[in-house]
Parts: sequence; C-alpha cells; structure tokens
Amino acid sequence: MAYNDKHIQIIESAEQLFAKKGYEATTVRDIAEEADINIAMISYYFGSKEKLLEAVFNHRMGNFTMRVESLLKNDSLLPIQKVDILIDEHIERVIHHEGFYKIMLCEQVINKNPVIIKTLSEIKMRNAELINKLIIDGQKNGVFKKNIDVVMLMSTLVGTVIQVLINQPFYRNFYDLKKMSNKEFEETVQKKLSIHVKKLFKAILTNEA
Amino acid sequence: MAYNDKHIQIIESAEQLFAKKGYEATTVRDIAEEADINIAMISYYFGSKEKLLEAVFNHRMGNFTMRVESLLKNDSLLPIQKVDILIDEHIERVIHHEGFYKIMLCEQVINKNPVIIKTLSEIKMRNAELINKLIIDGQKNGVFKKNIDVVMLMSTLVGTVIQVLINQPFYRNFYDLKKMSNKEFEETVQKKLSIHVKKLFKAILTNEA
DNA sequence: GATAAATTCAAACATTTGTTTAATTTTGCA
DNA sequence: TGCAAAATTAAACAAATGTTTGAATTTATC
Repeated sequence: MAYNDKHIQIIESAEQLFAKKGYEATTVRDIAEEADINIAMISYYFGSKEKLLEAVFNHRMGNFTMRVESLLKNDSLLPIQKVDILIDEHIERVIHHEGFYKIMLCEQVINKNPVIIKTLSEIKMRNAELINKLIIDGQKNGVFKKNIDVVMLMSTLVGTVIQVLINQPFYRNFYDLKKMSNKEFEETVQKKLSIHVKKLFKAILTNEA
Repeated sequence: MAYNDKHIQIIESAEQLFAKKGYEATTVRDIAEEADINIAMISYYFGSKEKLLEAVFNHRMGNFTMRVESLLKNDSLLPIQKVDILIDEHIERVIHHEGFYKIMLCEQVINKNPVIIKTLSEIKMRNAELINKLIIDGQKNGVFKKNIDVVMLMSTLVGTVIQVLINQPFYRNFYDLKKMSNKEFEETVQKKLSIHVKKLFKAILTNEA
C-alpha cells in the first residue's frame, strides 16, 4: 500500500506517541491531537488503531533490506569493511529512528499482532541469511573464524545498540557529563558505541588479536 | 513493605500477564482471574493497578545487588573468574525470570512511573559502581586493559542476553532445530549464550587474544 | 463463644476507550 | 459553473476500564 502525505502525517504522529507512551497507553484522541486531525480520520485512513500500528511498521521497514543487499553485493569492499559499515549504518538508523526501534522492541516482547510478527520474522530471516553469506565470504578468504553463530552476533549488535540508547540518561549521569550539550553528548555516545561494537565483532569474527 | 502469601500470589499473576500482554493491555479483571481472587482485592492489597506494578518491581529487585556485592568481596576468586560468574548468574536470572525482564525492558522504554525509574536507576548505579571496582582490581593486577567503559560493557551483557531470549523462536527456526525438545533447546541456547558473552567480555577486558 | 478486625464479594460507579454515523465541507474534473 | 467523489466534522455509540461501595463472610483475640 502506498501512503500519501496525510497518511505519513498520521503515521509519524502515532509513531512518536507509541514510542513515548506505548501503543496501548496511546489513545486515538492523542494521535488525532498530535497530527492535528479529527479522530474519525484514523478509522477513515487506516481502518483501526491496530492497522495504524501495522502501517507504522510498513512505513519504516520498507527499504531496510534493500540497503543491506546492495552493500553486500559491492565487490570493492572487504568482508571486514562491510561488517564495519553494517554496524555503523545500524547505529545510525537506530539513532535516527529511535522512536520506531523502541516500538519494535516492545512489540517483539508482547508478540501479539500476527502481521507485525510476520514482517519482523521475514526481515530477520533475510538479514541473517545475507550476513551469513558475508561471513562465509570472509571465512573463504581466511580472515574470519569458523563456527560463527549469526543469530548470537546479530543479537549482540541489536541488543547492545538499543540498550546503550535506553541507558543514555544513566550514562550521562554515571560519567558526570551533564555539562555537555545534547548534541555533543549524542555524538560522543555514537562514536564510543561504534568503536565498542566493532571491537566486539572483530573478537568474534577475526583471527587477529 | 513486606508481602504476605496473598500479595505474592497477586504479584506473580500480574507479572505473568504484564510480561505476556504488556502492562496497559492487562486488565485488573485478567489479573483477578489469573490469581483467582476478586477484582476489588487488587485495590484492597495494593491501592491501584499502578502500585501493583511497582510491587512487581519491588518483589524482584529486592535481593539483586546483595548477590553481586558478596560475590565481588570474595577474595579467593580472580577478577576474570568473577566476571565469568557475573555473566552466568545474569543469564540464569534472566532465563529464570524471563517475564520480569521483559516487563523491565518495556518499562525502561516507556519510562513513565517515577518510582520504577528511581528503583532502576539506583540498581544500575550500584551495579555499575561494583563492576567498576572489579575492573579496577583487574587493571591493578595487569590482566585487564585500561580505559574500560562499564556502561558499554553492561549494555552488551544485558542487551545481548535479552535479545537472544526474544529471538529464541527465530533462532530455532533459522538453525532448523524444531526436532529438539524445549528443554534441550533452552539448555543449548543458554550454553551458547554463556560462551558468546564471555568471549565478548574477554575481548574488551583482557590483553590476551 | 462473643466481638472486633480483616478479608471477600457482587454490584455499581464514573470515565475513557475505539469506532461509527450522518451531516457538512472541500476537492477534482467535465 | 455544476456535480460527484473525497475528506472532514461533531456527536453518539456500546463496550471496557480502574476503582469504590457496602454488605457478607472469615479470621483472630479474648
């Protein structure tokens, strides 16, 4: 389904509120106010609140895999370079769409809506297969170790990144970085996170120390 | 506050449902049915549904830090051994109280209830400080590297473990392990996860390859 | 066993929920 | 301009929500 400007306007207002208050705690009246529309428009454009949640997923998940696919096909990059790019692009995406990733995390825990379950499981499967190919490439070249568990590796990437994001206020507090500006702080965390995850991946994947 | 058997009965029924359906989607009537009590008992024993959620947190978080504290004081263990035990105990706890950790994850995302925010932030702070001491110990002995970021490390532990748990059905599907029994599968995942996280920690912490 | 406190219960409470309705306004096109 | 389709609106809808009530029952203490 193709969404027009009105759809997008409602979808992104809903996304913002779902991320902030949770899906169930967000009312259609909240969404209508945020999107500056009449309540009835939600049923009119999407059919129901639940379908609107599905639309939020469709809206954000549409072009996720294509990006990975084209990256992995690029022959001018070494496997380890592709891994680094994959990590940085994931971090970038999660930071840029923090709200959506929060919704996704909670919806995976609840695991109720069959459309969302299916969408997520397909995306995961495709990503895991693609990354598996990348790993096999690296193994053929002798730079990657044998017996790599892709799902464990992906769990570390996804889990660490979202956890660091959730822990950002705590991070700031723990290291006493209150004097930093928001922008400066976020950039610092992103850089640290990137280095950290790349180090983790190298430890699992490569033979070097 | 001390909870009697009736309290515990209601708390654990609520925990189960909050984990399965989410806090907002769980009604007090659901909880009453699950705990086999009258609806009014929830207000009678806890005051409100929200206070019941706080009670779920109090119930599970009471003795978490003590355990870490006594472990780290043990002089007969090397820092690296303590790290390994810490990892295994965390994995054990999350698997044993999967429901609670799911609730905790979602509540951190929503970040609404001030009592829960305070509780979580205090526990995190104490854990981070304790683990920091452990790291400094290891650094003095020369077995741990300099410039370790505790929050990054904790995010990897917590994030990877919960993500693997969430991904269990996908894991089983991806590696085509449908023939395994539930018990066998869970033990396999736990072992793999333990080895995986320990490897990650060694890569960040120690000087060896 | 009497009495008071604690517990349990069905029913009722006012709100809030997502959705629908039917009338009205705006838009697009000939 | 005229007119049908699309979009918007305020109001109403039934159902479900957390909480309270006040009477009934159980428990504990003397």
